Amino acid sequence: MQQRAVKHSVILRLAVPVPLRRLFDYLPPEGADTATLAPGQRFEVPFGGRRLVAVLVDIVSESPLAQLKPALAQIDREPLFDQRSRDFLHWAADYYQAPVGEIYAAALPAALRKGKAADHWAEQWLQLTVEGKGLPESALARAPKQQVLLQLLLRRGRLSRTQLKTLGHSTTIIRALQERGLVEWIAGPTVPPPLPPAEPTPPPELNEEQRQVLAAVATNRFSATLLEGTTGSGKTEVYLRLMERVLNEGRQALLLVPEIGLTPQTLRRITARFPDRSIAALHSGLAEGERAQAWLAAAAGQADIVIGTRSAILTPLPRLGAVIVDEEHDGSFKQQDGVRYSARDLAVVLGRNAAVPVLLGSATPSLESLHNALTDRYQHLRLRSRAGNARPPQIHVVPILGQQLQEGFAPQVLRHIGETLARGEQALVFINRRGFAPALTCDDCGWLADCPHCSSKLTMHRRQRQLRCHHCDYRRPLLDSCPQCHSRSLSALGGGTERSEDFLTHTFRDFPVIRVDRDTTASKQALDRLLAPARDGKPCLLLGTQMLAKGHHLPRVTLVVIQDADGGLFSADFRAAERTGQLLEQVAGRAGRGDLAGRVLVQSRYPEHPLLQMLLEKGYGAFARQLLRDRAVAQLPPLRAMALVRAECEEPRWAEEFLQQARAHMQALAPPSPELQYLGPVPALLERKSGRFRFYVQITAEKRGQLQPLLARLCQWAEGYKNRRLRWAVDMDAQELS
DNA sequence: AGCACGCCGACT
DNA sequence: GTCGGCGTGCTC
Repeated sequence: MQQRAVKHSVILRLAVPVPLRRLFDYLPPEGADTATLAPGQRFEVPFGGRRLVAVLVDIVSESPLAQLKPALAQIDREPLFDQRSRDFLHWAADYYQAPVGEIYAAALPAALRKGKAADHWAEQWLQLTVEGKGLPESALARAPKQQVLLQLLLRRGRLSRTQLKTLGHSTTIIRALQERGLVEWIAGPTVPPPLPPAEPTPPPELNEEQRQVLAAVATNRFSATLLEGTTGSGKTEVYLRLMERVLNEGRQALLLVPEIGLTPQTLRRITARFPDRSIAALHSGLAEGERAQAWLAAAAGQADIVIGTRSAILTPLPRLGAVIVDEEHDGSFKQQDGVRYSARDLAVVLGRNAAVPVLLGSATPSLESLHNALTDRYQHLRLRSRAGNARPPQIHVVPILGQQLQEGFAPQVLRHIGETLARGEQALVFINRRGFAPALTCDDCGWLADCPHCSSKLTMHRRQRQLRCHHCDYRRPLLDSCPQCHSRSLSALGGGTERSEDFLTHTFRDFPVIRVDRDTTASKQALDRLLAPARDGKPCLLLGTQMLAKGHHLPRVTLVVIQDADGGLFSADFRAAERTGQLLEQVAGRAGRGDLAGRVLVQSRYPEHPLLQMLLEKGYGAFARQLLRDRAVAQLPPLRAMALVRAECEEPRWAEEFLQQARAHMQALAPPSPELQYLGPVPALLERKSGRFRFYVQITAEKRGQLQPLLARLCQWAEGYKNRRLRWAVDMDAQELS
């Protein structure tokens, strides 16, 4: 069909949230004042029979289309995304082969994505005038109510109208202070209400290593730094000092944390350190409105500190001064569906664009970051000494092959737990499997309970009397007889946290057993509450999954037991060993953080396995370097760039056929060579999930620049692919082969 | 993705 | 007679 380009004075080029890799042109809304138009504003647009919220990307005067529809409404007066943020998001869309509209949608909090007005959250703030700030806390002794408010403002900086209302300060009192010229109202987006009041904490003394690290990170230019610091070596203090410097320069600090890392404890520590700064926390636990408030405060440059999980990297930060990624190796920084970006990798890109330092911290760096550090792309700094008198824990392997185990525990391990508790200390047992048992079988006919939608076994949850699939939402009541042969003799195979909890509670009946996993810990607050007795220092036995591995300061834990270290040693996923090593090291780091010596017992069927030996004897650093050598030999990331083209479908042949064609298509553009290699289609590690069969083609390249044009062409082709029941996706720098 | 439009089977 | 199944075309 022939189309003539049309000329208009003003055409809006918009990023519409649809999975199409192009922009859409519209005329300005009826009666709009074109002088107020600016990229970064949201518009409501008619789009194929529905109304969508799109972001203005460009204003042009010509469109390739003959007929344009006018947008329905301009939502924002002021742009939500500044130029740098837009450039960054477009770069990300390009790199991850994602539709621009979907990147903008991922960057926006739900309320704004749906088109809610931004000024909906504008709020009035009460703050002290210069004169007010000069008063001592003892001033206004004759007006006690005014004095209380004055003291509060002296301590907290400013308070919103909502906060003042909650705290019960009447408008009369406020007006009285206002008439004295001590306080004033300012307008601004709302920062979430403060956490339970925190006592300001004075910064601790830095040690020599910490000083060196801080001296090596300049705040006036881009640098990427891997900060490798063992548990308890004071990484957080380095983060806080870097943030302090940035704040003193009048800029914003962005701190990215793993999904389960944003605990009230973490937030409290930061508010206690910066009591007069506005802090915006962005995480999934917030209500829609709260999240929009925090986001707007960040995007307007009003929040000084922004702490968030993965998606916080997409938030515009007009005064950005530094990006810190804590636990940079954590898998939750990579989005696993939709736009499959890595917040850690994007942090480095953002830092470069904004000319600010990026600090990646971990006790167990990812091989990606370690490789960048070893090849001088990143600065490599270390913190070796543990704070205080704490000494590194002693690690022992307990061979369990041929041992008489009790519910998965070797007798000597149980003895050690008993002795630890008897001494009045705490023990931590790590089991990387939740539920009662990972499988249920019939003793007579061998039937196994498996998921009707996935290629996996159902996990038995005895407390809830349920069988559950851990890959989809399938649940069914627990059976008491075999559906195949009706035998009543069913056995739970293997063990998870629930089973161990029963056993350990029974065995150590004089001590509390605290189980921490997704089933006992519905919220972050619940976790905090659950761990409260442990923080009190009373002898107890902690038991749980990886939720226990991260960040909680538990100084009375002197014994850590890792029930099964073998999981990742023989996996088909080439990253499994890396993840196991990180997990073991993190868990082991829980032992002996106070002045008590720690001991770690690692149960294994293969105590001689070279990787396990390397990890336990030489530590994570040597282990990771060995893995890097293995990856070089196997031509795998991070020594090569890798992308997956994924496809899933209820009909497995269709997914395979799509991928075969995809591979042929790419090979026609760029034939296989030592620089560019293809593999597949192969089934994903979890071949069927939620009723769909999953396959992928893997492409590895010597340089990532070789992948980009190839994948761009592939997406063009795939967008025209006719099979509607098939889902496909490009996963650049894929982290999971599952 | 999601919503129209279109063409074939069992229901008030 | 129509309500509704899902194949396919398109979205400025």
